[in-house]
Amino acid sequence: MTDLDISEVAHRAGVPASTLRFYEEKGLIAPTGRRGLRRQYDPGVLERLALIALGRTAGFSLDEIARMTAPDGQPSIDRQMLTDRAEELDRTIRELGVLRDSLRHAAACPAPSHMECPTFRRILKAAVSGVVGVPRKRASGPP
Amino acid sequence: MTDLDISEVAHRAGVPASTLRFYEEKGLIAPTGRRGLRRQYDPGVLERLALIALGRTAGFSLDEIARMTAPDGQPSIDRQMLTDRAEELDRTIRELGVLRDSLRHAAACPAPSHMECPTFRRILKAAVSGVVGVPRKRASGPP
DNA sequence: GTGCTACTTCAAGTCGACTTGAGGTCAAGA
DNA sequence: TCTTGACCTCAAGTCGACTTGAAGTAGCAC
Repeated sequence: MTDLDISEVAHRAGVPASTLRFYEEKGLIAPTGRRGLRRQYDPGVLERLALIALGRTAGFSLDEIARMTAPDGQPSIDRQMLTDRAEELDRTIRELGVLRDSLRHAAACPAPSHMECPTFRRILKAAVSGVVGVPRKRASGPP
Repeated sequence: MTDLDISEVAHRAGVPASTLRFYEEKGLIAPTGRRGLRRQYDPGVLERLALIALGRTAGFSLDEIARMTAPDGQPSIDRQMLTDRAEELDRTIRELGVLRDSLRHAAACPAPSHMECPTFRRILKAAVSGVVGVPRKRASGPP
């Protein structure tokens, strides 16, 4: 068998082993067995972890991902849900685009205070009447 | 004076009063005074709240926002930080774009299981070797 | 056979951003 | 004047996604 040790999976997937155990508890992944105490995984788990990461990036919760992917591991995703989420993503993307440009402007803006810059205030005005869903960022800095 | 009652601010900004109190505790906003016990706010607080919302959307934490905006309320944002964040946003935007397209594809894909669709697997493969920062979505559905 | 070390379990802790609950106060309307 | 109800404070709770810590165990090198 070409099963992978948990540490191997952790390394390749770029997540700590504790996360794999956590995902297992949540029913998201499962080891094929144990070597002694140690979990062994089918290499396919990497794909599954990628799917989970993808789902998380798309804004799905772990529970949603668990629900979307059948018990046997085949994604049986509700197509309407996907379409809805794509729409949402599209909105988010547009918002973030405006935001990125705003940040760039703010960084380059010569006004002593951003509040005195008409462009910044305009952006703010647009934001005040538009932003509803606020995406969060995962901590990505050093531990 | 044309100061606004906390309920008025909450209503206009679309946030519960508890959030305003919480933001005050964090040093993000401040009432101009009280009418009896009730907080009164300068209308400018709405702009400030918009700035906070904007910052949150951009992925800044409340603490970062508090640090970025001077005690007197003038944003004195570190320009390098802004540029960095704009870069980050740009990456996120591109990722989300791929993701949106993937979701649309998955929704339309005729394959019985997404895992059997070459396109889906290709996307997954791209995701497995690229995704690092995972943006979170604020719960936006019904309570 | 003996260590070392990386794994194991399980409970509890953390983090950010709020929300909720209990008990209190006060401005305004009947 | 009295009631009402929206505000007040402060502590504690919640939620999602993990992480951490203590105590135990087994595969591998020697």
